[in-house]
Amino acid sequence: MSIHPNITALTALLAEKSRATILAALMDGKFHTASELAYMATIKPQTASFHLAKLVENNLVISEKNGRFRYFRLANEEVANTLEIFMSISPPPEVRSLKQSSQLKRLENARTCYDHLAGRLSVTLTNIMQEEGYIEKSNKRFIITTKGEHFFKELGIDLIALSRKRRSFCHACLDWSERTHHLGGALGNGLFERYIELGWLESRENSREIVITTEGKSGFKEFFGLSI
Amino acid sequence: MSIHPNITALTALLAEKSRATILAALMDGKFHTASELAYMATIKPQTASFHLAKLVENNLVISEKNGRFRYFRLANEEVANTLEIFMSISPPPEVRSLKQSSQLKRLENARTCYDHLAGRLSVTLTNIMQEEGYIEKSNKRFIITTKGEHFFKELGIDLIALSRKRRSFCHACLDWSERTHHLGGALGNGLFERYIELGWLESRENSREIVITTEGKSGFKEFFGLSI
DNA sequence: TATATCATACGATACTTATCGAAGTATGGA
DNA sequence: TCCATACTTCGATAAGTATCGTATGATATA
Repeated sequence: MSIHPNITALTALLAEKSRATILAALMDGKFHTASELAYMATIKPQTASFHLAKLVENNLVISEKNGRFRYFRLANEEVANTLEIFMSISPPPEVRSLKQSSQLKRLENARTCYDHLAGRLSVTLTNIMQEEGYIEKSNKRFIITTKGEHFFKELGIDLIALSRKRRSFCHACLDWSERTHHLGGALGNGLFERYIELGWLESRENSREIVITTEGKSGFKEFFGLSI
Repeated sequence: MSIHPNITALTALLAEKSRATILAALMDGKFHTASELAYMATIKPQTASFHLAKLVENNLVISEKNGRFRYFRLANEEVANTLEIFMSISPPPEVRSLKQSSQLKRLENARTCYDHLAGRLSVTLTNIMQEEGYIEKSNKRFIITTKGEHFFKELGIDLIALSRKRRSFCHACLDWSERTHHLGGALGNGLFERYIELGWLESRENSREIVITTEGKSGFKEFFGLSI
């Protein structure tokens, strides 16, 4: 019997349709209630509770009690990244309806990955920031240049406050639909929340889909030179 | 129900201990017989046959009949890379014995990944080749410089013959133990076979372990300036 | 205080599947 | 021709587990 990393522990958790659906729903990095996740996976609350207990036990998910509700969230950004990697090497989903097809296109266009932006928009913005010399890629991280510090200040981002957060500051996050990297970490999160604050982007309820507003179109044009 | 890539299809295949062991054994890229794989996974031949049929059906493994033997191999290099990625994000194996511990160290030191070299030695050699300017990393591939062409020629590698092969020439392959990239593809395979041919490395039967010979030590010293 | 809602615990059930014995097929050698 | 070997197919079995009905505990609202 040969030695190999314990690959079955993690894969067994993902090999079940209901659990995979729950985890996919949690990929937005937000808290969700058990019944909400049960509805999404089209199973009864008891079954969802059963699965969630397993996910918590294996440190993929954490829970927080609030009154009679219990909120579930992915344990950390690393879990989200791991799941994105799994998705990037899995075969693409079967598209059954026209509705699904357009939904998938919008997902590829712009979506959340844990707590920051992902998809084509995120990759494009990351590329522009590299080309403009605001950030530089180094191994699996991005480094902010002096030029970049000005840029983010102008955009209304408080880099010092972000750097105080207890997490990787701006690592390169693998994008499963675009098969390349986008900006993650605290800066990725800060940028995303700023876009929302500015009204450039709007997130939809119970979906990772992100919509670019009219203000967003002119905003991205002005700051990034991006025509959408 | 939300849309997400079909993650369960692949993970379900890896979630089973016997199949995971079989796949790990096939990671050397060589052909193995069904009974050999059954022995490695400590299951009866019928059970191995059952699992191998599933793996072939899902295009992870291909088989070739030769007389009364049937040989199994990983379908292609992409499968091997995918498995390495899964291993890199899985928790490390439980070490039960001293024997296992030293075996694991040797595996981390030097092993085969499909049909080329992996582990610390491979990563070190790849780094040296980059530092010496023989190859340059570009996205997920390496590019051979003019200086590099000379080097590989001197080493006895026929680059033209290798480039004719129907596979990626020299892509960056993720190394699960070193958490960085090493040289894969046709060139990675060509280098590995040349090391064997020169007697620098020896591969062990039924294991991915690779042993560096005395000739190898002086060879790597002479050509790469590497002291082992 | 009574009631509705949310979540979990327990037990029963049905389904999946890994495993192996027995039998069958194909091949090579004596 | 007979037998040994390598592998597969089939059927039975046992183990694991996803699911849900019912019941219970906790909490908010009326």
